[in-house]
Amino acid sequence: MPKIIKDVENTIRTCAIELFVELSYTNVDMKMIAKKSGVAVGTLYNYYENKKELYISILKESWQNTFNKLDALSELTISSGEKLRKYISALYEDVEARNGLGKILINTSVVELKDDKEINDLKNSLILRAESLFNSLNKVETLDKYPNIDSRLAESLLVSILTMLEFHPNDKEDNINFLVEFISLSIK
Amino acid sequence: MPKIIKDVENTIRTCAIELFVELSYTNVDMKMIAKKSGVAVGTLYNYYENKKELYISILKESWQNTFNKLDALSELTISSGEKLRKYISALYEDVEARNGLGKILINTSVVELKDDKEINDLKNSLILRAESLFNSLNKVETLDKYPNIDSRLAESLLVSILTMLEFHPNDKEDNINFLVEFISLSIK
Amino acid sequence: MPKIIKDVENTIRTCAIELFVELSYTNVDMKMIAKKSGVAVGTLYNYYENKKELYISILKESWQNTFNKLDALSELTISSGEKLRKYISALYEDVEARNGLGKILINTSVVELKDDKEINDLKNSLILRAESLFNSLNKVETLDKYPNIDSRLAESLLVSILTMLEFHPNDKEDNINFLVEFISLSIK
Amino acid sequence: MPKIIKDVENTIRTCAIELFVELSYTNVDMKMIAKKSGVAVGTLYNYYENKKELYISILKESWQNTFNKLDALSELTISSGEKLRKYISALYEDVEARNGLGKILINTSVVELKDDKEINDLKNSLILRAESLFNSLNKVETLDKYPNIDSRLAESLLVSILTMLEFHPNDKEDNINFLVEFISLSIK
DNA sequence: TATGAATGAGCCTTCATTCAT
DNA sequence: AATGAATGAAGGCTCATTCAT
Repeated sequence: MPKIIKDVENTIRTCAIELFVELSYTNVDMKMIAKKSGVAVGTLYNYYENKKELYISILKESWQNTFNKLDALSELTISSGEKLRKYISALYEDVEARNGLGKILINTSVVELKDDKEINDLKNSLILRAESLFNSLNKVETLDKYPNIDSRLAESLLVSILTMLEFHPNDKEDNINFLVEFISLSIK
Repeated sequence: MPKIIKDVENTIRTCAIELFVELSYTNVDMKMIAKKSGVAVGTLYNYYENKKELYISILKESWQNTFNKLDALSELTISSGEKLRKYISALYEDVEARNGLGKILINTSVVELKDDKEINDLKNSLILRAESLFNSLNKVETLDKYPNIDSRLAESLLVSILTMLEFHPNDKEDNINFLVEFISLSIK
Repeated sequence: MPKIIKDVENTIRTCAIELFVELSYTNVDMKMIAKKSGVAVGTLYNYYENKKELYISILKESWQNTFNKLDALSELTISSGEKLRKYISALYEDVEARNGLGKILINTSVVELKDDKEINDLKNSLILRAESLFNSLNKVETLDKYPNIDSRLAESLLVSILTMLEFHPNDKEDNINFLVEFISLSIK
Repeated sequence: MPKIIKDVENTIRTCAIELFVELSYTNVDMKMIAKKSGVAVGTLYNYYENKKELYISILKESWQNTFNKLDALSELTISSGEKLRKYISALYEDVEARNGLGKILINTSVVELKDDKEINDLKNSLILRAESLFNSLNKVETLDKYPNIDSRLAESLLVSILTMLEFHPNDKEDNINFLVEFISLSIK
């Protein structure tokens, strides 16, 4: 007795995100996703080849949203200080909303996912964006001499965002302000 | 059939570390550890109550080593700049040597470990140490007004170390130099 | 690879009963039940949470059948002598049919099951029924003065049934006759 | 560094009995016995071939004690009523003292032990003794016509003793009195 | 296309027994 | 004779995936 489900795929994605965010990849099983989505386990496999595919697909979409926002910000012609703040805020809020999904960036402890090309592409995409932000800014001299300085700053910024969220989850404003000021120190 | 094995516990620990570093907690199983150690599975359980105990025991010892080094550095009466550099270098090298084991700090997605008291104590110990370093330094004014500024700087430093290692694993010198200069920007 | 199997649950129950009867709880393992049932181990866990659940479920159903028969007998308006005989016969036959499953009554040396509420409820249910039979009969004076006389008689009857089955498994008629006469001695 | 232990074997036996009585065969492991006895596991195997041997050896000795008492009672020239009472009391008390060890009689759910010759010999020895008691007594006519009447009475008596102990562990006096009167009903 | 029962390899853990010391 | 670490088969249970309906 197949249920008539509107937008099955959408439902699945929404439910899966919630579960992955809350419990992380390893601790979510297909039965959970099926149950929460109101579909049968088999149905999940009509839409995705396997658990990994489902996860990556969600991950990609989720980050793509963020990428779009960041790209829009890049276009803006505003002061570098303001751009930095907007960038950090946007990132912070998106990572906050997707919680665990963001951690993939700095930690892929799941062997199955560790060497996955798509996930690494995602990582690189994100870093590249942050990098190009720094690229458009003038770094202070003490830093500017180091190779890959933009990457390094980009990477540090990203993990610091994650960390502020992890350790001070309820101090959004302070977190963002701190990050802005902290990172600004490296900008001329 | 019982073999007599020299230094079993040490062998087990060494092999287990290597595996946990390479594959993380979830992806290592007791059979693997036994095989790599050249002992029977049951033998592991002569030394550790269960997998979690073994893991935590290794983790603790590993970090304790680092803590001892950092504590020794704290005692030194040297300039703040130099202390910062020594601190960062020491941390960098230890984390590098233990690779993945350090990630526990910013990511414990393994449900079994997430709420473990001993692991959280470890986290806090590390952060506290980095924090007290910053506590003894004068922060620039733009940062000093934020609450928990020492924690925030400590946390950012720690994850940045991990990140440099992750993304530029072969540029140790540059990584350390960058980290020192970058963090120094926040110090008066 | 999934087979579609008719009446899986029934098959499982039937096979499990046979095994539990023959080998008792401890000596039956899930693999055995699966094999005998012609299903995979995982399938057992689709029907029962764990081994204990499966066992108790079977035990309950098995005894419930007996309880129903005994309750029907209770309603009958026949002479006490006849009622006693019918009661004993019914019990004897049911216990005979389920063999070892009956032993739970007087022996639960399996730590896992010893303090299980459901099993104790079952025990009490059975004893209560036998007790209420004796309650409706007049005991000889020499016995009537002892406290809990109905319980004691009920318990003795029940274990004697088990014992006749254990030691004289092929003498059903004699066993029942003996039990009836033996117990009748306590009735006025 | 072998410890000097006096009467090692005795210590082992005493400790093992206590454990078997409390926890039953399956739930006692060799390590427990060794620990409680203050010897190494290997030492147990110097005295007994394996767990089963140890168990049976203890069981035999324990019952032999009882057998001796019963045999002594048999020699007594006292009234049948008194003999019955003494017999029941002696059995009751010994079974009470050895608790679980007595259950072997009516239930051997451990596959390993079920078909063991020595255990069955023990069973038969006990029943034979009780049987010969009844043999020397005159049964009431209603029972006397059944085959194996002495065995049946003996078996019923034995399990009733166990059952009284199981269900009314704190009513020793009532239990014995009830058993005496109950069994006496079958005696002319 | 949706269903969900069936699958079974794989994981953690236990424990009777062995044997080098 | 005593030791106790080492052994490894075995058991309970999980979960990604399959496929008959």
